[in-house]
Amino acid sequence: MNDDTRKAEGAVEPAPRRRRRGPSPAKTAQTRAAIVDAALATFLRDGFEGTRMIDVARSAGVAKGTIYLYFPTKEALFEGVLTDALGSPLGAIDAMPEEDESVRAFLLATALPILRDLEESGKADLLRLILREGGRFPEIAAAYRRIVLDPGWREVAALAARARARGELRTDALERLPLLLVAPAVTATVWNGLFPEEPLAASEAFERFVEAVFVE
Amino acid sequence: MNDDTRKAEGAVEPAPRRRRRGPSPAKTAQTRAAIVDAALATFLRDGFEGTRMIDVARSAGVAKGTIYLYFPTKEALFEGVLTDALGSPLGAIDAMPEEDESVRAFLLATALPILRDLEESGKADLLRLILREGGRFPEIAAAYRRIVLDPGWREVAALAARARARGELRTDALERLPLLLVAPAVTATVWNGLFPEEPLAASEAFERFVEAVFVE
Amino acid sequence: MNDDTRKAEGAVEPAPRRRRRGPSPAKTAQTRAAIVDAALATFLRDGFEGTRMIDVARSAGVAKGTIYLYFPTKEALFEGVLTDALGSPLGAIDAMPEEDESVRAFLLATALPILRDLEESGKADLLRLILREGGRFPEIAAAYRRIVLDPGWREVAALAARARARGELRTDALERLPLLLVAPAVTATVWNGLFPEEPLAASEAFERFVEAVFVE
Amino acid sequence: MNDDTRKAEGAVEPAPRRRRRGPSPAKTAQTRAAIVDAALATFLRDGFEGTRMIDVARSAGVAKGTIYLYFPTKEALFEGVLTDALGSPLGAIDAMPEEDESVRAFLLATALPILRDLEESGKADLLRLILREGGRFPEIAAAYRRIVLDPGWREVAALAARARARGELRTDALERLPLLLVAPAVTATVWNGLFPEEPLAASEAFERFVEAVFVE
DNA sequence: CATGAATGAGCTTTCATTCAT
DNA sequence: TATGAATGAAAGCTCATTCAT
Repeated sequence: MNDDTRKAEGAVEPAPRRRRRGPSPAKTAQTRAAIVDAALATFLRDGFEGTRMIDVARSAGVAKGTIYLYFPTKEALFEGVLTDALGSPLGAIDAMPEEDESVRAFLLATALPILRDLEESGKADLLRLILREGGRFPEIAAAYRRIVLDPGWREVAALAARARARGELRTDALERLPLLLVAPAVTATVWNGLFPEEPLAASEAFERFVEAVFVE
Repeated sequence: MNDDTRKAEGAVEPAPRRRRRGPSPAKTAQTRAAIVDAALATFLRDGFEGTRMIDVARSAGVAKGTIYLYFPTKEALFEGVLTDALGSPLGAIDAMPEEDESVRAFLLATALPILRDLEESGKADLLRLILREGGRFPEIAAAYRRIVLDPGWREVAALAARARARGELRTDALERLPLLLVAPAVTATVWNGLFPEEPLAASEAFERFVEAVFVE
Repeated sequence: MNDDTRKAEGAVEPAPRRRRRGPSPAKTAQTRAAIVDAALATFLRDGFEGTRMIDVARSAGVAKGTIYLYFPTKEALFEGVLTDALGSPLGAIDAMPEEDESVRAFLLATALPILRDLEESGKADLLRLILREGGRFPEIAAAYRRIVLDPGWREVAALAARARARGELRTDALERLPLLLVAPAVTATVWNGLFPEEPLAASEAFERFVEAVFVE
Repeated sequence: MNDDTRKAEGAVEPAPRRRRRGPSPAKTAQTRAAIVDAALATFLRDGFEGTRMIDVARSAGVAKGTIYLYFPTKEALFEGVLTDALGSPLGAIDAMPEEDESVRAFLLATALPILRDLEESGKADLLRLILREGGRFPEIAAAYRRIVLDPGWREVAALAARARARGELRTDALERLPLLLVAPAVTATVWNGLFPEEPLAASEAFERFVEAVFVE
């Protein structure tokens, strides 16, 4: 609805294209970054409804009105910040197993470190926020799907096909429903949102699942 | 879906213990039930923040103030109503397989019908609501766990042990992490909250999972 | 946009149709009246933009939110209050001259008292407010026209025809453009809005105009 | 419509009194003129409250802050611009009728073209704006009176005296209340502000009025 | 018990004005 | 002189909660 990237490209002052009066682009990018950071943290902590613009402003060290110079509404702030935060396909499983490596071993070697870091890295919070508010923000749900889920599905499907060809899998379940592979980690993450006192390691859930499904 | 007769003990006026002035206990129970039903439906549809007391009141056919005679705050209404609505362990898997029945066959026979009915019955909405708001309402999360999850876990663990003994399972994953069994259905339900345009059948996710994990 | 007359009909408690709980209709009508009165006075004094809801509330002795129980927006309040305030055709010139009375004498006898009272009665303020804001509130302009202007036009046209028949007027100007008859008083009222220090009597402007146009 | 060269004295750089650094006086005058023009158009279109400084700035092609180098506040901008825009006495009736010309003929010949052009020329908008906001800006009302009204009054009074001497007028109404002569056109202009769908020609109102009052 | 008018803190958003550059 | 990012005091409106009837 607004171009939130007005002049943030390059954020680190690549070389001012034209001389201007007034505040430098670097200053602007800094402000924008402060707002985005503060907003992300606040939304992650308090959810959409629970977040008040004044909190974001204070946390970013700017005045209330300043936020509206970068995002026209609270909704736009939410969508802009979250869409930005999506980043890369769940941690970039863009590799493929070696020729003679079992898919099972590859999965454990590749995915476990990412999943172990899930809560620490804040990605778990992001996931939970999207699950909570995604229904009311189709744009965000769609972006999440486009950026994170769909690439992940393709990856999983390819691995699953390879695994079945190698005799590691007995059914085509994972090929037809790649979501199954992430279900354990997702569910563990959801669990952690409900019962933070007794956290469940997403990595462990994933590991047990792989062990149960993939023949060694 | 919920028993609204908590304190009416029989709901149809079994025998007024003492004569009183004013509305009969039955009338009271009726009013309470109307509020609880209306509140549940509204919370399920609009979420906690999205629900306004006046909507509940109108939908229940009572005045705003009346709600406060039964629940002191909106939070209390939410907790009371949701806790009531929890009902039974995910659909009552209180049976056990026949002596010679495979656990796999039993699971499919028992759970699939329930899962097929998940969206229709409204249980999917309930699950999503609890996942969304559970973090801010520990009471509800705890009740859900006590009433639905923990019994389910025990059930699953027992079945898993039996399955492993029968050679249907190769690992003890499900015994140690019973959550794995419901992860596919939970994740599918979460998915349906995000992408209602392209719904995923929880039953199918469960079925594929069982086929992939349980040796026939 | 809302029915602002929800239960104000009868404002003086004609006989409560049905017994109700809660506040009496009389109380309600009283509150509504207080709001309407306060709003009218404030709008008259400060104009639409210059009026703050909190001022109306304080002046009416109610809380801010109370106004919104009766009018959904500031616009609706303005329109509702002003439309209500319009009342009758500029003071009800619903009589006609005696058979042998000159139109000129009739006009002076009938209209002058009303015009002399124009500033005192507050009608001048109302006129000025409508002239100021009418452009942005077509509803109000239209209502003013329907209730005040058009009836007045018809009256004037009839009188002008009679006057011309009697030889009091030399042209059909007033019949074709009845607005001409009120132009002096309107312009004087506008003047008074601009230069309150040197007020001009609308009645005098009218009188001079009649003397100049009507042959004795 | 306004002379934007108030302090540029010649606008095209007549001879810089002293050498200065930075922009030339001509540049300054140009900037000022752009602001004044943009502000006038915007005020005319949106009224005082409806006009935002950013709109004026954008329309003038300058930055918001630049306006404040020329006018300390929005009020000052309004007053400055409007006072500038007043220009000349209602269109310059600075002539007098020929010796043997009737005042009536002179008025129609002189004023009608101006009045026919009233809406097109934007003078009608200016009049309406001053009528609307004049109450809150005494300076503007006073300036309008000084520049436009009072000269007009004197003119009208002189013409009216001449007309009465020639037997064209039967009363001294116009001499004592020159405002009467403009009342039809003013009222028609006000009408056009309220009911733009059914415009009334100020020229026609004036013409009818003259015909009705001036003996041929 | 039930009502619903009344309350007012709290929220988002706007925009005239300032000032570092 | 000129810029435009930043400010923050309002302002309109909402809605959980209260309480006189």
